[in-house]
Amino acid sequence: MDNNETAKKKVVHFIRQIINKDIAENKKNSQVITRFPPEPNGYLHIGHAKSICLNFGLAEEYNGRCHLRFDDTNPIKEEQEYIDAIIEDVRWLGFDWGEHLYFASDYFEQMYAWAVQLIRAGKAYVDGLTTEQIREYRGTLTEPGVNSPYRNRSIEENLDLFERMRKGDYKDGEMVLRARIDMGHPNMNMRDPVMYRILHAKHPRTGDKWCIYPMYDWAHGLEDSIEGITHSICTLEFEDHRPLYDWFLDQLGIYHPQQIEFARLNLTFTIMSKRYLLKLVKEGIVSGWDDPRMPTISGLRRRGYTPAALRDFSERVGVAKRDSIVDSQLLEHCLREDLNRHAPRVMGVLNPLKVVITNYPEGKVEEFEAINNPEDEAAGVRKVPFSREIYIEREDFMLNPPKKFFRLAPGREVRLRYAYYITCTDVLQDEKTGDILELHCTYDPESRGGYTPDGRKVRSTIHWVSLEHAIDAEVRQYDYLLTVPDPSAETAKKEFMDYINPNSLTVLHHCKVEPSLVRQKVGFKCQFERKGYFMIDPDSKIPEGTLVFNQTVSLRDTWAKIAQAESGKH
RNA sequence: UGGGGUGUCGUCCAACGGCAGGACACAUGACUCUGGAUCAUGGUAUCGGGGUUCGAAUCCCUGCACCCCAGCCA
Repeated sequence: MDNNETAKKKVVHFIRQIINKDIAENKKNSQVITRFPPEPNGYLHIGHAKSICLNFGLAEEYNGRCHLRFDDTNPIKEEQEYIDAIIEDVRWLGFDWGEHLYFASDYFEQMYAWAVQLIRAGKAYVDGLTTEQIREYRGTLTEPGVNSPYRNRSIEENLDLFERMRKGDYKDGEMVLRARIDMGHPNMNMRDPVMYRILHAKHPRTGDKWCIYPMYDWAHGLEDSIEGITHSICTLEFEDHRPLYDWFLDQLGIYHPQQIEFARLNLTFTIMSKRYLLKLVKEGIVSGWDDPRMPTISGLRRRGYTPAALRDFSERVGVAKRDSIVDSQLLEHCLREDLNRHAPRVMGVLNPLKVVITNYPEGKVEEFEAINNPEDEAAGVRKVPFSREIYIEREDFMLNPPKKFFRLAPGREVRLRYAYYITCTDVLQDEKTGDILELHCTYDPESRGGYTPDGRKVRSTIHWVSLEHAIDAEVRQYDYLLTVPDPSAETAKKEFMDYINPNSLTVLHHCKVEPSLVRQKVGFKCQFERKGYFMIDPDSKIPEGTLVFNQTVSLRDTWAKIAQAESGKH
């Protein structure tokens, strides 16, 4: 963490308040031990990043520790690929769990013993009802449930049945172990919840050792207890599971961590549900979990996001209990702030328009010194070659410029960044279409380096790349995944798939970038001056093939706003 | 019409009986060899109705709205 980040005032949100109070009262040994407990059934997204930053951040802040624990209790959905990806993502975000890497599956034996303890205490029983029957017996939100006919089996019978469940005497779904609580409880979770189900499935870590697997409600508190977690932070939907979390721990009489719930992160113009993200991947709407449009950590990483930006964002969105949807522009702001300080500047032309500087000597090449990062003097300078033919951005020229357009136009003079002033003298157009093919300009030799002796001003400075020195590149530009900020707020009864933005990806070929970029590797982040921040994508074929850039985020564009406002007027 | 939660600028988060504040967004201006960055300025909010109090976003009563829960998912 750099100084800038730690210097920011941190809000004492309700979880910090709980911790402060605990410490003041010397509860929990005044310790802070948290955990991030992902289920390895998919890739992590930015919502998880918030949780990671919260849990690891709190531990860091209070000189405690945070465990990375895989909640691998459902072998049907979980895979080693996900375990590996999650480890990579958490590490990339900049967190370290030391030796505290755990797996729920490592506790299966202990959990089994505790289940036996509950059976012995008459607090759990083996039920032979079918899934459908269990659902029917559970009652509804407004009606109490009905006791299972198997609820009053003897302890001995339950012990025997449970052991046989483990041994594999039954098929999937034939038996379950249930807690014996209260079928009439107003909280559905307390109506004799299932503790173990039979799953003859190969587990990524335990293989075929087990055929019974613990349910979340049974397992999670035990995992927390075993690890001595002090503050078990989870999302709001687990709020009404807390009585059950507490019940199991109390019945067992073991160490009792405190579960605390906060609101999950939502972002405008995107989706956070693992189910939907999986759908996008499966249906090929995106190229994979790490598609730069995805809100997954791997997607953001490939897009060019930095861990520092994500950590800053996580702090800034705050921690509270009310449902909310954070403006994606806050995320972008955090990103730009970080990249502005750290990304070296280069010149790259996305939509090239050829310019011939008619009074510049043919064959002559000059090199101009360019500043690598005006925000960071230590970044130094580099040389950029200049010659008679260059490319400029098509957008930087208009045949009939509106009032507030300051860039190049017929007869108008602008500055070429770090080079010369040029004036447009001729426009070559396609006779049929009117398309602008090429510009002829003259330069003022007196303006070398970007200033003139007479001190005259130009309204605009534009970027450029020397034609003969330019490197060809592909640029991928991204837009939001969705066409609406919040699908759940839409009144039309549509599916989220109806709000998928068909234009979320634009691929630009034959972009022209300055030659210094040829030395860079995959993952290199830079700013194309006046355009935005870009990162070299792994799809690049370096050094011999195509260089592929992802547009991480555009620069703030005042002109675009003006132009939009103007066009809106007419 | 059971249970659990939540209502503060457009958005997110503060204020914990004492001047409703910050960030993002938006708008205007200054500056600028990036229409970037930076700086300055501005507008906009306590779900409704009662009550307690010198004083209420905060406490009480009442109503309303929204979210979550009926997986052998987590």
